Amino acid sequence: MKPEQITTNRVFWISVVVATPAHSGVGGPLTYRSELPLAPGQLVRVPLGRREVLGVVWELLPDSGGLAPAQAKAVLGALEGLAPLNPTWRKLVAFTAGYYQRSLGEVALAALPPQLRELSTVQLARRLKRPSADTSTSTSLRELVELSPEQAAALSQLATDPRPALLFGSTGSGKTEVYLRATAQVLAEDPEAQVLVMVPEINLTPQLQARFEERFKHLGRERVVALHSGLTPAQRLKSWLAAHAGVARLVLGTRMAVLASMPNLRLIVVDEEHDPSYKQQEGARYSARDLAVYRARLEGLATSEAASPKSCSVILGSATPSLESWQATLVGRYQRLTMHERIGSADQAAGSLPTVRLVDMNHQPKHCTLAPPLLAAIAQRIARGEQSLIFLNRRGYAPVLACHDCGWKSECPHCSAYRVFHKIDRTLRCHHCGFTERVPRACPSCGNVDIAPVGRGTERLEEHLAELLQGISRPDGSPLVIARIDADTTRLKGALESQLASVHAGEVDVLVGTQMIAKGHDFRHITLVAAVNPDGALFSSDFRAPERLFGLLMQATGRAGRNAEKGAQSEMWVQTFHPEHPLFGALKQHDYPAFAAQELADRETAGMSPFGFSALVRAEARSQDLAQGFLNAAAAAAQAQALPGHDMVTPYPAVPMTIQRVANVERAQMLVESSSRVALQRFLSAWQPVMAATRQQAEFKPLIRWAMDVDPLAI
DNA sequence: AGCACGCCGACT
DNA sequence: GTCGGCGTGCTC
Repeated sequence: MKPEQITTNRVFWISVVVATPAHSGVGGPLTYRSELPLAPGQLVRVPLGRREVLGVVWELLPDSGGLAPAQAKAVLGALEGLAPLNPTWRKLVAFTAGYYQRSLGEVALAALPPQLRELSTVQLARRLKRPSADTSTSTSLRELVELSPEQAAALSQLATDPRPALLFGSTGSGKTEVYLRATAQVLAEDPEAQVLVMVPEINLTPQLQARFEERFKHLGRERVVALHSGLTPAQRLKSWLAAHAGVARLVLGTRMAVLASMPNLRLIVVDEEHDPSYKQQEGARYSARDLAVYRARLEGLATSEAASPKSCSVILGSATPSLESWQATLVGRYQRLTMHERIGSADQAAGSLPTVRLVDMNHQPKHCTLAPPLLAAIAQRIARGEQSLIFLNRRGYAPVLACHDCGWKSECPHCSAYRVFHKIDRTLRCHHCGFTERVPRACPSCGNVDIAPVGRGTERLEEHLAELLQGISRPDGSPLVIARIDADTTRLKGALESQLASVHAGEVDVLVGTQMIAKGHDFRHITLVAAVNPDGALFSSDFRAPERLFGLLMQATGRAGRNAEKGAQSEMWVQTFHPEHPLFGALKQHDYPAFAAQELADRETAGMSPFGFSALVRAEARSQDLAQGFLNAAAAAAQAQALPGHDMVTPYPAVPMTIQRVANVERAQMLVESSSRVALQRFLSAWQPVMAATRQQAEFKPLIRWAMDVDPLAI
């Protein structure tokens, strides 16, 4: 019997969200017809143009709305066996789409595992049927280490104060143990409860996952899942399904996990909450940290109507919090839980932080990369059999290759940027569009064979160090080993792990690298950390650069001397032309609050976050004039129409982006500021259709795309 | 975003 | 003569 023979004539109207971007003209939900009653939150396959796509049922409609009934197409089918996404999830998606100015469908579909889009109903049914959760509960709870007084205090505070918590504690102060205990508490109280733990980088998930798995293995292996972009599509689907079904009690993930479906979410932990990678940098540019705070509130509200009211807590952890979170604790919006101590050793020396040494580069030989005193200190460590770690935030050999005769420079033909000289494979690589060429033998412009690298990247620093340290040997007389870790040496899967392992094993004396080695890795034998050239961040146009530098340097000091006996002699060296800068003063004292106070005062004067709010509108076109012209025209239209909130919002003229051209596309941006988050929000929402209308004007037809970035990381 | 339609340059 | 470049328009 064919399905249509058993269906009634009854027709249901529903709105469905599909993955169409906000700038496409069909940003909102689309109206479909269904023969079967469907529930909001259900996943459905629907026809869209000539394609068949996955959508989420958003609302049940009384009729076809404004749409002529004949224009509505019929839903092709629902993904059976999958519980509808709950109202809280849908509210979270709606908020995210509204706040970050994207379409509902873009946010909703991006939050689902990609494989769900390809799976047929039959395949899905098979996945769902698969035997889940070995419920083997090994009851052997391991003896737990005793908590420090600060940890105990933090936990009891967490249990009583419902506000979002900022767990402020340096590397080694035992934040992770607090996360673990808080998680255990929540899971023990409610047999259904789920916990979400987020970390900034995929690199950091395996370590944390191991620790959480070990602690919660009594729940059964399937109860702890990971959710990040490093998983295979099948693993990601599996984890997502486990979270959605409530089988997974603990989800560990990167920023994408904040939008995972977790019907019984009771605690969210955001580790290293200041980390910029919580801000998504393409598609819907949301801040996973901010959404975590919002989601926790939403989860609490959603269940307060239920018989037994439940709440969801949120813990943000950092040694150098974002100024936004810090300010929130100052005004009492968040509670602050402080942990000063370095734990893990009874030894007094272990508690002391490394000495910070500033090298005034004004008093060093001209153009030297490494100041002689620093070099001597490194040599001394090698002789003592200790390790050193040298930071330089620039990979490659030299940032630019130049001809001294005619002034030719290694510009990228497709971007307004220089291509970086990579000596190892003798290539010029554009770090923006990836365009790569062999290094020319002679200057392509004048034929001069004398073309030379200018400036220094990690690759060249490594080479330079090898020359400078020639003749220095280890205590046992064996030759020293210099290693480098950056995006180029860790491209292969597993490369980072094996390189880190050799550092841990003591095979390496000097480690050169970019900031990727500052994060999360605990190097016990390193007693010297040096930042070679951090000055760029002091006077950057990027207003968050000082904050990031301070965080990076603090984190780096945390790398040094976690070994008990060496702690007292550990040193952090900073080479700078501005040793009097207050940032370094605070760093010397390891005093984040002092740094924050001074930085917040600056921000307040300038009306910047967290005292003011901003958004960037970006446009891309074949010509810079067109991109800027579009933005300026759209701003003029907004002003002319007196959009809601316009009187409290300041749009600035469009300017080229810092990297003006990437892969032959010209990019422009416009800054929009307001002292009121609400006014900015209302203005942007109203502006969206005005932008779409501006785009329809004949002169702006060739525009490629435009998009908004709310609460941008950098301007 | 996809995807198709449509109109102009160098190739089997 | 076609293959294919991407400009333009549409998706309930």
